[in-house]
Amino acid sequence: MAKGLPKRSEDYSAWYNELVKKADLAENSPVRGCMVIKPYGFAIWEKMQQTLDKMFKDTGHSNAYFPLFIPKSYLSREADHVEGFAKECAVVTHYRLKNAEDGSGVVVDPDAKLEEELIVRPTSETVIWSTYKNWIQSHRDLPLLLNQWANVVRWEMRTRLFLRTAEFLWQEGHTAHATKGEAIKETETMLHVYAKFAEEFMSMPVVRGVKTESERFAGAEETYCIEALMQDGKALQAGTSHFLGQNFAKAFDVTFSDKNNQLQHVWGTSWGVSTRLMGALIMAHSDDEGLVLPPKLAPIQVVIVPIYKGEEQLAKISEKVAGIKSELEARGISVKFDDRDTLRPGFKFADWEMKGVPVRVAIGARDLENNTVEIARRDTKEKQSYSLDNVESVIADLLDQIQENIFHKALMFRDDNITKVESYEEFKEVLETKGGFISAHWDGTPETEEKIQEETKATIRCIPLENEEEEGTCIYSGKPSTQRVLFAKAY
RNA sequence: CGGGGUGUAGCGCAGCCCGGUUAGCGCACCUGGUUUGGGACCAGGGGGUCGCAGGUUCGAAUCCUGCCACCCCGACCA
Repeated sequence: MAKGLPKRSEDYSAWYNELVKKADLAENSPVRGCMVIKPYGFAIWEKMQQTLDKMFKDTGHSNAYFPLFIPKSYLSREADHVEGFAKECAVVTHYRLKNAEDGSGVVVDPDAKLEEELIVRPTSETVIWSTYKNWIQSHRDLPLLLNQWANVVRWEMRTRLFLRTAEFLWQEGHTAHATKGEAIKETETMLHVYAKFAEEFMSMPVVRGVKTESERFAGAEETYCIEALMQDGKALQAGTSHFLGQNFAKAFDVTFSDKNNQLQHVWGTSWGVSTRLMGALIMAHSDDEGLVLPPKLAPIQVVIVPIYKGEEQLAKISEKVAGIKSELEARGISVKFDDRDTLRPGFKFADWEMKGVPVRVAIGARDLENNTVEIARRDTKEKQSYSLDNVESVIADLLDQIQENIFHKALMFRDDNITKVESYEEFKEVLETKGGFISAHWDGTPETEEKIQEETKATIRCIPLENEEEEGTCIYSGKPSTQRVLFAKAY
């Protein structure tokens, strides 16, 4: 089972990989680039799903499901879109296998070749817009606000558990609107839903911003994003919300009659977050002892470890624990009583720490005598004895404190790692020594952005929404600039 | 697709340079016992076509040739 982790500060990448495995979240599958999400990891994802799903419904959306396969021709309808995705698509060419004549196993039946190849969806804009064409005729059909929970496949060359896998789970919202303004408003609304989720539930501060032209989603007019900072100083794009303009409506001929009986193309948006959020969650809070989960997303919020000698003591402790457990559960707190009798307490402590359970309660014979329990919090690793009398409210408060504390800690770290620079020299220096976000003036051209990326590997993560106008000169070209943008090395 | 590396038990590795009995270690696993307030200990046990194919040799995990797979670093990306 779980045993030591590499030091986070020494080899971040090794630390991350080991943590994912030892916290029992996921592992590599036999298929290259794909991932097996294990029950504990999936339980965290399910908490994320439930929370997000409710937020989507609260903002007027419904769920639906569209097919996994996309006819190849659909993908070529929107020029920018195909440009952006074609290179990394998995393609289905046949529909049948047969036994090899030499008995060596099964082979693809050459007679079963598809007339038109099918693409395994890398994203669903094309199937969905071709369906929307049939669903939308009138302004009365709008807005159409749908979301789907699905898997998608992008044949990435290099993969990392949760952060980049060939197949990943996500949610993709696709909406159609009568006006440009309404579509932009939707794009912004969903960006703020994501930001709220990241900050309130994941305890992970994010910068809300828009992408530059070169980082924009293929086929979008504007890409809004939330960007988070990981503990190694690299940025992670945690969610995107795209204003699609009328691009897909035009490509798929989706029109409606407006109130004046004028035929118009509809305005679209799409937005998504993926299992990559799991990677973000891990890298935002975890330490050398393992995962640190925000209480609101922890599948197990409280674990109770009995410390006993013999059956009799265990029976007494179990009785006491049953009371505590049911009272906590009545408050909506999820509790695990770890009474596995083949493992020692020390092992269990380490194991649950690795898994990031926010609060641990230890109760032994000594506690029964004194009417106490020992409570340990995962975020600070502080341990303290409490009277059993009001233990439920102590724990409930503690969970709130932990949620708040890890957000605060991550926020301090993030803010300490946004550095303003005035020159390219300073830019490179900060990038090398400190990392994090670098706030700098940029002349607004893709050429400069590309040069900087080539020379330093840093990209423009976003132009923050709350940016102040500020006269300055581009750190690279020296041309005039009106605002700062955020650069960083990114995942 | 370029550059580097690794394939030996479920996992992590040693052995290979310099060929030689039944291929070894740690973890995990099984059995029994003692333990249990921070990752237990003792004893016993099971598990391997040494990545694949060919070659050299009396003899190959070890030497040679070819192939395959995977990992890391780049280009691509949520």
